[in-house]
Amino acid sequence: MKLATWNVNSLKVRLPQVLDWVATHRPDVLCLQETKVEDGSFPLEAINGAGYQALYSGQKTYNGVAVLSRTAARDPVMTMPGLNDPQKRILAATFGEVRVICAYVPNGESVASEKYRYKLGWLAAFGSWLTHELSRHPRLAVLGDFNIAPEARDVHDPALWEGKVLFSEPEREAFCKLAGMGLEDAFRLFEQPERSFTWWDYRMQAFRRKMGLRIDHILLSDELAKACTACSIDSEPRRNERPSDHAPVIAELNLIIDSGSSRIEA
DNA sequence: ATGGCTTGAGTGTCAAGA
Repeated sequence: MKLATWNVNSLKVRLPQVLDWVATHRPDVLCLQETKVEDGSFPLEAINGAGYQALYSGQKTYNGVAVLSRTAARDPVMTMPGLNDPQKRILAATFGEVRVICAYVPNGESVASEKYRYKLGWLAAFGSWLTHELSRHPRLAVLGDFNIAPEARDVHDPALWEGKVLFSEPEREAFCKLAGMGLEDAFRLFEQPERSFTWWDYRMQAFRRKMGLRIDHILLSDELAKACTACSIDSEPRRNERPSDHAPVIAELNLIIDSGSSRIEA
């Protein structure tokens, strides 16, 4: 089973790249963030044409999440309990025996801003919800744009970013708490190249200069982490014309998925 | 230098992203 996440920064603009990417990589499940498209305008036909089904929860201009999959989803949920949030940032669904949560964590703007307070409150509700989901689903995968770089090695210039939004202590602590409750950062289960990032600013030729952050993540419950055989960042799409500023992250699980069930191979 | 791109809204120019 191959799981992936990609903040596409407008599905309308990036649709050809997404179709190309799924044709090449054939993920079983692809979580998308920042689709920026209302549900009535979602490009379902093109995605069906590529052999994928889709769940989506979008809004005009901002935010918006979607989950593309090769098999049918069960029990979709588009809202987080305990948080009355008009922003479309969450989509959960079950594939085989794996519960998948697609998340677009708020950006936070700057640590002094009201948006930062919203981000921390959102993360607190997210943590409570994931605790509950873990108790119901031992096979849980949480994928998305977390807008948090967990460690210094996830930041191109830690001294420059220290205390700033995306790398502030309260945000990193919120991320750490998720690991503490039994969710593992799939990327760090394996040896990885130095300067591995998932986002590079559009400005100042940041990608070419390797000035990035690792803020898109795949978290796996212990049971899924044991079945995980690889996790990587695909920075190829960042070289495209009109790229998203984020790169996809991919996790491979030693798990067979079909429409009714999934099992971990011996 | 709170700049530097990109997107969506809407058709001039701003909010928001990270």
